[in-house]
Amino acid sequence: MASLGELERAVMDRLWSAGGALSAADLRDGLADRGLALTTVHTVLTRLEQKGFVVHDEERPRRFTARASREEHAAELMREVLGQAGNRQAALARFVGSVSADEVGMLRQLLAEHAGAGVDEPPAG
Amino acid sequence: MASLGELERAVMDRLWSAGGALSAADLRDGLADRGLALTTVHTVLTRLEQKGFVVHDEERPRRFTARASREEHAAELMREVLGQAGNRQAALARFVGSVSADEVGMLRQLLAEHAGAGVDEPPAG
DNA sequence: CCACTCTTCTACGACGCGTAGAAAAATGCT
DNA sequence: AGCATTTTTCTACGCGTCGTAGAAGAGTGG
Repeated sequence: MASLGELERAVMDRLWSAGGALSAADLRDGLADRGLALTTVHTVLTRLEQKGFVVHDEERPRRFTARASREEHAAELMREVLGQAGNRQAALARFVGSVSADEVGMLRQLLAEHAGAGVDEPPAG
Repeated sequence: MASLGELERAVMDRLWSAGGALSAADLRDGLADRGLALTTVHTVLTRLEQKGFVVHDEERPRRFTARASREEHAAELMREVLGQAGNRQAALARFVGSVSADEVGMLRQLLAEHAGAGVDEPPAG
């Protein structure tokens, strides 16, 4: 997955926070502290769209939306990183062993709720 | 955390697979298909060291080692990504909901084993 | 048709990365 | 010690990406 530059990230943050479609002008105003030209925002949006992080509304063509929520995006990245780890079990072990107790609790709860396929099966070789 | 370029990644892969310290010449030979000059490998190693992914042996100064194992590295990245997600619980939920059944099984087992342990990390290899 | 807005095209400077030559420093052989 | 070989450092170039934006084309309201 392509990664994000500084401004690209800032734009994505705005789009994620907005929770809906935004126009380039909206973005420029939201990022007013940067004093960006409208075309700059457009360029960034176009690049973001090429990279697949943003889609523009079919109905209202001047509106852009994040393709995935901030959390979906994070989950995708986490999966991608895990996929690159040679030994996924070892990587997950390191991960579980290093996140906060808080997050371990969240994981426990999520796994309990997740009960579906192979609930209490030990992982097959 | 800085990200890795194509060759940087290949070098890290070699270092991870080697499981021990390698010299620049070793790396060049291992990557012989690329036909790299020794200095190229050195430059990459130096940049990798600046980024903190590689350390060179104090005793034998021509030997380089990956600072963290492939799996530790993956776990670090996963933590970093999780940290950037606004709502960690939602991000973890997406993650758990999207990994394979295999991996869910691994997580269950790891969390079970993790039960007694506090927030201590396992000793790094 | 005009003024204004939105979009597309093009470009430039900075920086990262792949790449490596030149030179300096270390090592080793005789 | 002196010379050859290896190792390390310094410097640099070309290309792609990213932040940045002007110019121009296209659409819209009056």
